[in-house]
Amino acid sequence: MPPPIPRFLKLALDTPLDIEFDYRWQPQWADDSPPRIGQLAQVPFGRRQVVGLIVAIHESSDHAAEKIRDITAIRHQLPPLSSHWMALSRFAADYYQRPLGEVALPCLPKNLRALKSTALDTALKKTAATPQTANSTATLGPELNADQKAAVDAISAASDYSVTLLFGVTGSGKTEVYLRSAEKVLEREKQQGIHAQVLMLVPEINLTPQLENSVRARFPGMNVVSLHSQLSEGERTRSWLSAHLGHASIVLGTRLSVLASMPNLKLIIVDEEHDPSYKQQEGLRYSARDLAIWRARDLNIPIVIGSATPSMESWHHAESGRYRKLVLAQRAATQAVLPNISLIDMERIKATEGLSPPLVAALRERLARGEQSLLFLNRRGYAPVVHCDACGWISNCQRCTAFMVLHKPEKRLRCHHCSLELKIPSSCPTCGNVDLQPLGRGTQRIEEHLQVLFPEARVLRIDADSTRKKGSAQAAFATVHRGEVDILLGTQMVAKGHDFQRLTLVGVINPDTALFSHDYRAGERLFAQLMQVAGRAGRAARMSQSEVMVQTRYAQHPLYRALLAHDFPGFAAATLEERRSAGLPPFVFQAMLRAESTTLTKALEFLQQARELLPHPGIVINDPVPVAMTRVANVERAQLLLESPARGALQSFLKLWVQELRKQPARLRWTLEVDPIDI
DNA sequence: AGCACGCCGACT
DNA sequence: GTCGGCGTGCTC
Repeated sequence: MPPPIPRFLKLALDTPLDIEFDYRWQPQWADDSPPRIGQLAQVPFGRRQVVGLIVAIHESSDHAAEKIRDITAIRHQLPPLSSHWMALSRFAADYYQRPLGEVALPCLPKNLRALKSTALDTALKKTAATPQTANSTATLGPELNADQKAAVDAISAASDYSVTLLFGVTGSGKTEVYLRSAEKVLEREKQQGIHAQVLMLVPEINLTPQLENSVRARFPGMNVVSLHSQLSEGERTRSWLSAHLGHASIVLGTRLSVLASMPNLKLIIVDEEHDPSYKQQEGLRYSARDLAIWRARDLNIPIVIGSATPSMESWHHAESGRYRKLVLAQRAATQAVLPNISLIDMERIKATEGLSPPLVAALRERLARGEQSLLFLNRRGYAPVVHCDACGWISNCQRCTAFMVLHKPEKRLRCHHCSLELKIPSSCPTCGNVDLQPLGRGTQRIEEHLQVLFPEARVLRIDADSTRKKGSAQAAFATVHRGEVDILLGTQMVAKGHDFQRLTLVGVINPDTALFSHDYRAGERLFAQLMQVAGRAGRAARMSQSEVMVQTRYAQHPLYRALLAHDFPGFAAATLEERRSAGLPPFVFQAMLRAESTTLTKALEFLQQARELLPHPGIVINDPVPVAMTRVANVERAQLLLESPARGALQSFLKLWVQELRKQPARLRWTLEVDPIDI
């Protein structure tokens, strides 16, 4: 008998080191199964044991033999991750300039990475006990209109790669197109004897249970699982395994589910593709939409991205023919019509406590008719600043470049950027003046005024403050749905997802600040938000014509003109033209290096040195600048913007640059973001 | 990132 | 005399 040949395995481990580690494997017994790429293995690492991912298997190693340690165990009970999944995590790691191990391992449920595999084994047993359901047909959904039918046919016609941008106003029945397309694809694959899988991404956690229920109702008996950050570890493990083992037919989830392992994935759907929550804003700063498109291309399967207000990137690709654009022009409920949008010119009309007479009159009409109204103000608290008229003192946060916000019911000043909280001072801290003034208006102040204006009305405020307790947001929305609320008032929390059947008036209180933001995407976001909140009105067929009233001092602004006409294409064309002439995305590619330090000087100096580290032909590296909100929780922040017309050139430079930056002594915290969305 | 080792101040 | 501060250094 020849001695057994030891094998050398390369493992990706969850460390910030951009290295793959070599380990030795030899069978202990003759019947030991050999390791395979994509399996998880437990290994000694320094003083501890960790679980890593096998990324390569070799007969030899370049590393000194005496330094190489033996594998502790291989998780044979778990089928290996597919080469597609490995390629996906490799791509994400390369593109976003992070080590593979930091991408591939943290996205697996903790139970898979645990040293004890008992939880994994239990979950595997449970998952195996509820396998896929073989033949379940969908229940009949609502009848489709012509646009919807055409969209479903186009999406499900071919099984190879294509990107479809489904452009349809709120209420045009995009969800029904997704469900019908999923059904058709699953059915078609079943004819081939394949138990196919569909991945459906949605932006927000609080929408997932609602959507999950309606999907389950449409596909009874079918294995539908959801994946989002609110799941318990046990639930997450079971859902993930169900997807990984190919049992789940439909995986419904937030951005993190774009990294789910799905061996029989045949269709990807990204709902509200423009939504900023698809962009992870810490750790691996990925765009779930972009990774979803990469995945579809790698698997050669179709992907549908849908929105009433697509991102400029997607719209640009649709206009240039790279993506196919399908339009849903009608609202799905046949009698439901688009709400009538009007502007209230606040330059001419005087408001009392933030509410203009026409808006107040419209509220009064709704109250008289027993219909609901929604007021949208994206500013929580009572007043954003407190001010002393006598000496000019203003409620600055001591730790941030921000004001402390007055929260009247709680009798506190709060900084919305750090955890700092103070009692409301009874007099001015500098001059002793007892008459401190709240400046500006937040939701609490509007709520107070509404109660004075309409003492008989049932007013409900929904914002991050009123829904702090777990489940309270759900409960609040339920009271609205039961018709126990006359006027609903809230921040962006109320703009998404909910169909309020009795709602016929939407009032937008102060949207103008976004028009003058330093962030060039603020206009795009405002348009999307206004369309979304406008879409809350008139969802029900039986109601009268519903109205959206927008209070603005800039009634002639092109953004509002486009909004009045429900003209997203016009808005997008103008925005893209501006972007093109200003040299902004999607016409250039960007990356942002950010530095944090105790002093701004140190952060700026670090960035200046980083800028001069390497030659960078074809790439513009701008001057280091403080970020808009320079100080947060006593940390000073600065940033350095890189731009290039060529994505490939930027990518190659970033790779070398990050390698150099990692070699520098770690004097401060820095992060690199590729395709940043907050400038 | 962990988790060590390694030299200087306040405590049983 | 020890406990413990967080500064550098390593992890196949």
